[in-house]
Amino acid sequence: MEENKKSLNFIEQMIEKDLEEGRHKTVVSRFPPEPNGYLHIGHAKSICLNFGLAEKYGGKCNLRFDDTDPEKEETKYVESIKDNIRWLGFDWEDREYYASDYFDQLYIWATDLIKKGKAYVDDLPADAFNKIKGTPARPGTPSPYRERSVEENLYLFSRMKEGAFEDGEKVLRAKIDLSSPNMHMRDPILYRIKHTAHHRTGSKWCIYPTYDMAHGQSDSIESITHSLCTLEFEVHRPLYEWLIENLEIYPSKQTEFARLNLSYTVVSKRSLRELVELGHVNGWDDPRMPTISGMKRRGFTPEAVKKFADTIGVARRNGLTDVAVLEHAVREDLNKKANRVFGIMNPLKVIITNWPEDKTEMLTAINNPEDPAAGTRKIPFTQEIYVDQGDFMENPPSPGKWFRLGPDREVRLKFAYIIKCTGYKKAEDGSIEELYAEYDPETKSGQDTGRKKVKGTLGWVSASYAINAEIRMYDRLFTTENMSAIKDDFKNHLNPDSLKIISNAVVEPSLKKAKVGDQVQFERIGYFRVDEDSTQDHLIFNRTVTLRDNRNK
RNA sequence: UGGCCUAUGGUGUAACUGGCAACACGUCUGAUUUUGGUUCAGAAGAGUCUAGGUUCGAGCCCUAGUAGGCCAACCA
Repeated sequence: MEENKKSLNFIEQMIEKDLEEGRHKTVVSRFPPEPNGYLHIGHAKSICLNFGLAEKYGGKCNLRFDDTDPEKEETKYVESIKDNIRWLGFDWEDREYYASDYFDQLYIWATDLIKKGKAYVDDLPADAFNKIKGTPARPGTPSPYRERSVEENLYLFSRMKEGAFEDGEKVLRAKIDLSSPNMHMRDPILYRIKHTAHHRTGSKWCIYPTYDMAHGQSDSIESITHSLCTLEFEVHRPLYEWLIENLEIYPSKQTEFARLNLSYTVVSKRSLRELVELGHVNGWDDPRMPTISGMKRRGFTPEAVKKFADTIGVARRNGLTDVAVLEHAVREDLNKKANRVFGIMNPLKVIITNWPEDKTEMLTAINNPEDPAAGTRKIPFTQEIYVDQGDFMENPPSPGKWFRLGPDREVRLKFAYIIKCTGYKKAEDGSIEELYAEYDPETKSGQDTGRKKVKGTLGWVSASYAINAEIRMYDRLFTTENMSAIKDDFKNHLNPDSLKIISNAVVEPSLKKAKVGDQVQFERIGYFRVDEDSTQDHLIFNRTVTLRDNRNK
């Protein structure tokens, strides 16, 4: 019997091999954000990877803040990062760690390296060292301070810690190899002086470990079995391993994978920050932002994001993922979950001339054809209703290509009756002002005698019961597919139509009780989410994504 | 320029690690449909960057080349 086992990605293959060969009994991974900004879709990929792997193999995934640069890090980011991970549905239980928790240990390890003659205090200013450091093609030359005695190094390093020196006056360097073709092995900095308060340790320290000094050691302290990071850290791996070896500590293993690139999207903290600060978007949680909070507000669901992460997989080659994959993931999820309702973006009044002026009939509407448990609701039908302006054409093409309204054309009003357009009124500017129609009493939804078949079905809203709503139509933020290939300023590629606000839309009365966060499908239009700006008497919907549209041919 | 990494339909990933390339998205057909949605059935589309080599046999191994990515921050 063949079971179609889903194929494994290269990391899963490595893990299963490690497990089989007894190198590890379980998986301990970690998600290590630096609390200096907000999480985005790229982080989501990493979160799903790290937590997902731990889940799959019955292991654990820690949350560890990589907070070794007090100049950039803040507590507010810590909170938002935790919120985002929780929203995605992952739980780090009590394993919330901080690299700064390990500062004491890290300091001891630094002195251990000094004692082994593997680290030294260097007085050379940054630019001076960089000058003698050489280039990838040309070896560097040693700093004049490279051969200081262990005692002197130990003394100087302790003086650094005590605050005897100014920022930048001295650094602690690993003593490795000035001629290595890997620049990270040319006596990399382990500790630097920063008289800056840290968001967690306050003013306890004025020297801080660098990423290289802190990251692998933190992994080791937490007994991380598989330390996953993005490709650009590949060149750090020899240093990662050098430190573990020379410190003789638990050998966590670093494995790199390709970061996410999304079409029509920019995913870098720097660029996203610029968009916010220059006001191109309304904050980090603007629904157009690829930040987790932005996507949440837009209407993406955790399930969709996880499904997305799952489908794109993980590999070691840099590519460009089509946003269509993300959009497909939300549609798939929302199709099952979102109730259908009627909303008219650009209302066009239709007067049903043979319907009594004061009559209201309550009709039954199905909430979600994909989910019978979602039940039904009642919607009022009256003489005057709204359909969308886009659903009428004065001179429509043949009925085979145009299923909607036109002079003498018939359509079904969903859950109601079939109507025939008997006339229309034009405004002076040529626009269509209102439509006149006649309904066929024998075509009531559910009780249709079946003598009539129409191809088109329209959504509608009773004019007397309609609720006004603001609809925010979001579209991609950029017009260029591959934003990582552009050479000019990325802001030149902004999509001027990434947000179109429709302030005079009408929606069906059942939406009166809509709450922030509710997600619906406006039939034939797309999926929408009630925005946090929404109030009791001013409903605001964000368009998450349009419906798939096959009307090309 | 020195080194490291990568190279499979339009896009993202597979190929039990040598046995004539699969899945998803997208595209196109048709059916169903009281959403031009969903669902269903089907199609087109790569011979695996190039050139050698090893082998009975290579997308998987070797060599060279080409292309792309990464590295010369007291950022992570």
